[in-house]
Amino acid sequence: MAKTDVLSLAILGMLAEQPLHGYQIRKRLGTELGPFRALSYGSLYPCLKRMVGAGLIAADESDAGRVSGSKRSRIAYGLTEDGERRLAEELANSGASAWDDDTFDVRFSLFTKTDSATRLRILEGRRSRLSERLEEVNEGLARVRERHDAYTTELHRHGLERVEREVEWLDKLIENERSATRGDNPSTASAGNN
Amino acid sequence: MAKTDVLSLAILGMLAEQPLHGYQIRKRLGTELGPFRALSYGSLYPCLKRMVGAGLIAADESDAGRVSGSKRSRIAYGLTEDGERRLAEELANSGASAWDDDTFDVRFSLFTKTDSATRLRILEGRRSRLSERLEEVNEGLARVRERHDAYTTELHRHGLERVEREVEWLDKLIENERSATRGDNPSTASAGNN
DNA sequence: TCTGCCATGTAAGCCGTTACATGATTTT
DNA sequence: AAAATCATGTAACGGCTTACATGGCAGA
Repeated sequence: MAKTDVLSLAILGMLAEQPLHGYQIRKRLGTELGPFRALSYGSLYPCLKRMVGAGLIAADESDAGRVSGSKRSRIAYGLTEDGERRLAEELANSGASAWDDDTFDVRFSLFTKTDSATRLRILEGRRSRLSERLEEVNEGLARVRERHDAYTTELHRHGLERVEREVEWLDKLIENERSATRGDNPSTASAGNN
Repeated sequence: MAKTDVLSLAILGMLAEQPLHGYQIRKRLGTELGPFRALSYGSLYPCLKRMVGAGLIAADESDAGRVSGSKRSRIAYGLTEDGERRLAEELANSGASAWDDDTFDVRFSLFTKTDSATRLRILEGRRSRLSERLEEVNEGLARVRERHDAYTTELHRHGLERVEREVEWLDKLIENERSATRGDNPSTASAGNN
C-alpha cells in the first residue's frame, strides 16, 4: 500500500502514454501538465532513480539503433507492470486528500484515465475544501475591513473573488460530470462553451 | 544594504503599526495579511530572533504591570529605529523583484505605507511579469489542445482565465493609481466600487 | 567555431513544516 | 477541575532549488 507522492504520480501518468527521457518529462511537467511549475533536475532525476528502485519504471538505455561508442545519454523510462498496477490503484482511490492545491491539478490532468465515480468524488472533495477556504477568507475580509486600509481590503476582496470563481468552475464541472453519468451523452465530458 | 526576506518584511510592516507578540504576529499573517498561509512557529520564532540579533526589532518582556513571579511568557516585539529605517528603505525600492507571487502580496499589503511612484512601479512590474506568464500558459494551452485531452485542455483553459483576470485586476489598479496622481483626488486611492 | 539546446547527474544549502517540550491564562 | 486557547521555543527532517560537473548534437 506504499504511498505515491505527487511528483511520482505525475510521472507515472505521463509515462503511461509513452516512454520518455527525464529531460522530456521535465519539459512536459512545465507545460502540458497544468500550469505546473517547472521542476529542477535536482528533484527529477533522484525521483526517477527512486522509482526505478521501487520497480515502478524501467530504464531503457538502448535508444533504438545508435552507434554504441561513447555516449551515456538518452535514457528512456517506461512503466513496468508494477508501475501500471500502482497507477491504476492510485487513480482508483481519491484517497489521502486529492484536493490539496498541488495534488488536485495533477489528479485532474489524469481524469481521462480516471473513472467517472472517482472523478466526481475528487471534484466534490475539492469543492468542499474550497468552501472552507471561502469562509476563512470571508472572515479575514471582515476583519480587515474594520482596519480601514483600502489596499489590504482590496487584496482580500480580490482573493475572495478568486476563490469564488474557482468554486463556480468546479460547480460547472460537477454538473457536467453528473449529467454525463445520468444521460448517456457521448463520453466527452468537456466543460462547456470554450 | 543587507537584504530583507519576505517574512521579515511582513513582520516589519506589521510591527510598524503596533508592537505585537509572536503569537499575535502569526495569527495576523494568517488572516489580515492577504490570504497568506499560516506560518508555523518553527519558522516564526527563529526569524524574530534573527531580527532581534540584527537590531531591527526589540523584545519587551515587561508587559505592563504583571506579577513578576515565574512566567517567561508574553514578549512584545516592537520596531527599533534601525527597523523603521530598514522598513522605509525597503518600501522605497521596488527592488529585487517585488513581483514574485509570494512577495507581491506582502508588498501590496503595505501599500498605504508606500509612496505613489513605488506603488505604480510595483503594479507595473507585476503586470509585465503576468504578461510573460500569459504567453507561456497560452503556448501550453495550444500544445495541449493538439493532444485532444478534454480535461487537460480544460485545466489549461481555466489556468489561462485565472491569469487573465489577474491582469485585468492589475489594469484597474494601475488606472486608479494614475488618475489619483494626475487629478488631485483625495488621497484615498481605493480600487473601485465595493 | 561558437552558440544554444539536448541530456544526465551530484552536492550543498535554503526554507519551511512537523513533532516535541513546556507552561500560563481563560473559559466552561 | 478540565478543556481550550494563549504563548514560547527547539530539533529533526523533507522537498526543492541552485550551483556545479559533464558531454553530445545541430545549426548560424
